[in-house]
Amino acid sequence: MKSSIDTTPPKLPKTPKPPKISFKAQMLLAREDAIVQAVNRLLAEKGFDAMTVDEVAANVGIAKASLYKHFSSKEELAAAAMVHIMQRAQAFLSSLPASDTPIGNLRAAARWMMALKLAGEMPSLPSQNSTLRATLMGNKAYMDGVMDASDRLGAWIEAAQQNGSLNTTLPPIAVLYTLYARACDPVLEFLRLNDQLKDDDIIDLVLKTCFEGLNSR
Amino acid sequence: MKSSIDTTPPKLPKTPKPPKISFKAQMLLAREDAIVQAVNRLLAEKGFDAMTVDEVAANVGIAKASLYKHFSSKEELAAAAMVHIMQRAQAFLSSLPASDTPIGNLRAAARWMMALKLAGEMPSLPSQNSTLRATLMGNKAYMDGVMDASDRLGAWIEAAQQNGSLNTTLPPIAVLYTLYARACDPVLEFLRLNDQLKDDDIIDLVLKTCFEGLNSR
DNA sequence: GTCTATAATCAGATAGAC
DNA sequence: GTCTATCTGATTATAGAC
Repeated sequence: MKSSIDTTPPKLPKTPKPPKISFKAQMLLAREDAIVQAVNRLLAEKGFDAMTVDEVAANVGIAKASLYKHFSSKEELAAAAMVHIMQRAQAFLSSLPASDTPIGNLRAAARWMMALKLAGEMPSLPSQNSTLRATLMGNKAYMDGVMDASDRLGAWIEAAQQNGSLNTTLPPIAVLYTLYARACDPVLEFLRLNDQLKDDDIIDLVLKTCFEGLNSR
Repeated sequence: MKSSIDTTPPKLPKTPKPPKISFKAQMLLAREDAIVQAVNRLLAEKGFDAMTVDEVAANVGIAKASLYKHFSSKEELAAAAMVHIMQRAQAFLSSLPASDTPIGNLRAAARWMMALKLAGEMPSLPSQNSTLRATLMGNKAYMDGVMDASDRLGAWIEAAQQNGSLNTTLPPIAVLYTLYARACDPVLEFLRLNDQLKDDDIIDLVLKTCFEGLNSR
């Protein structure tokens, strides 16, 4: 079963490793970043089911087979996009000034998610697809990102409840889920379609509804 | 093309038309109702994209080709399920006692939608699918149902704002969309997965979050 | 690693006998 | 109207040359 052709690369004299490999790796990462950006946009536009791998390849400008050299399945493509958005989330949360109040940080986080959604940069995945869920659960980078974000938000939630700014009768986990749900709130699109509100006004409106409630105060 | 066997029913003396035709029509409607129920359940379980026409046929217990004698496309199947759920919604809204307050009726409507979702009886459709949207928009029964429900809810929203129980700084359309969004709120499923809350407690929690807001009062 | 070409599968829809 | 069998097209994934 051994090939008769020697595929061993010729031993080169002495250029140890860092520069050349780093350059090639950078090219690779740049291309993969382009792929992830295309996937992210398509996931935001059409969702996972409607997005096709052909579309992704066409958007990136490479052949479909080349995509599969970088990512082994459509699910892996989606997972890469989710890892990317979680990294952006972590960066944003880190950028929030420690001087702000816990409730202020929570509002800022919700606002950030909604702005991303309205900007068409928030990937949306079906929560029922089991093979997709399995891929995500098995992706350490993604799970770490979720954990990290949840820890930060969870700390603010507890602090906000302790200083009396957040409703103390709500379990922290319910508050956390309610905030996460702003990333896929259909009210955002509906308001954009039916009203002639500007995006910032839509966000203000939904943010007010979320934090102040429908009831009169 | 005429069959050699006479399948014409023997002319009976004098029973003009209603009973026999009505019987056949009733059989037809009964079968179509079975189809709609299967579609409704599958749409609630897996969503439109993941639901296959083969599954629907298998659930009903008929051949796929027979399905297409009743409904001309997968989109029409989904539309029939939506018409059905809108009829249930109209029936529920009509059943609300006129003695209750407007805000009480709005809360009851939100509660009803969430209960249906947790019971696996609320069909969920992708809001981006354009051909599906076109089918729904072209379905008079569905559109009439949406209009009717929106009119009823809209009247309560206005009344609740006038009597000071509902936040008057929110546009009525935003309130309406916020209520509708409870029918597909992912927080419901998430709470069911992570907490060991009973369904009724989950509904109370989300209802409180929706009407009272995250902020402390 | 990138490409073209193709395999393999699956799902929506239809043909035609009964 | 219901069935079996099939068509058609779309989509995920891969083979193999360069």
